[in-house]
Amino acid sequence: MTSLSDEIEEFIKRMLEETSGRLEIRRQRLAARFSCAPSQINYVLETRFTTDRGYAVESRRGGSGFIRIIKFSLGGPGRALEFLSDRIGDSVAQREAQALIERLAEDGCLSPREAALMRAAVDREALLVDLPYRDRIRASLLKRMLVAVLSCPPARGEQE
Amino acid sequence: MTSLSDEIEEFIKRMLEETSGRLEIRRQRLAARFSCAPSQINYVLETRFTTDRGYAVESRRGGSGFIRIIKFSLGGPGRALEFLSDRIGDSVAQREAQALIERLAEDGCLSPREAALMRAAVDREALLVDLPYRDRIRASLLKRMLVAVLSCPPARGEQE
DNA sequence: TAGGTAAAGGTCAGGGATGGTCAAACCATG
DNA sequence: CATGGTTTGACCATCCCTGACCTTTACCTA
Repeated sequence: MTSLSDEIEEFIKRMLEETSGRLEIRRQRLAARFSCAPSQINYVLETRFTTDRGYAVESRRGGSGFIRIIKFSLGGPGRALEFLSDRIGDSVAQREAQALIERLAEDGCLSPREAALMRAAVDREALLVDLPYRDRIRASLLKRMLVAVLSCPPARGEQE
Repeated sequence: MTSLSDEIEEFIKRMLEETSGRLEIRRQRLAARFSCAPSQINYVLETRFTTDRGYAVESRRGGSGFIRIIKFSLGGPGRALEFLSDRIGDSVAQREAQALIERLAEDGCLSPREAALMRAAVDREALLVDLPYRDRIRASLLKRMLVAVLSCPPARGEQE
């Protein structure tokens, strides 16, 4: 069930944790380690280490080239709210919504239960209506839920 | 008479018991095992593994795709969930929803943040559509959020 | 300094492998 | 024989992975 891309993603994330969010790799070396085409690495980076998910990827070609991966933190609930309200427009696809929720959870702005709750709410099955209205309702819900939860003090012993 | 769908249902449920409520399958493999069309599997999932019955189904397409089936324990805090999913019909007014959330919060089944989150979600302003659809969406949201949150273990130092 | 070369990484289209959807056919039951 | 749950097949959407070809950079050599 777990694809090569998933494995590479996990590998990179583990490395990132050990290096406190900043990492430089050689594309070819990594590809060799997983016995795959070098472009596979790009695929993984493009699909899993996107800006939405809080990563920045830079690179340099040529001799002594590299790929640098940086994980950004949202910097606490206050900033998160500010950041997110800019990003969410009048319409949001399920994928985007889930990426945002995932990121907030990883950053400790949401408890696992809060994240589960929000994931359930933005699921297309829950919204019952067709596009394009569904995406509008999702955007509305997401914004309101975020404001509600992020401006409410976390329970003791939770997020920080 | 037991239909093929019934057999597949039984099979999946047995598997779920052996794997403590979480299971990943290949649609094609399962279809092959029962010598039926792959879409038969979807039919079984749609008709028998619904949210109302306490199941969640996720999936991924493409290479190394899968279908994941999760069984929620309906015997959460005070067996509230079992009671509630019966009690919430296809349509719920904002007033009822809020009363329900309030009640759960007072009973300690929901943290203040979780309650705030849910209140925001069932607010008529958030749902954007007119009656009677609004009340339907609210019912759907409410049930799904409750299943999600109540079958997720509470954080330490929270609810009890 | 100019030019060449080797050594990175980037792009993109395409093929294969899954699962999803939907309408029509099928069939058991009252 | 009407109804509603089953079952199927045709067609669609998504995801993974690769290989051929392109661009950029460092460094060496004349």
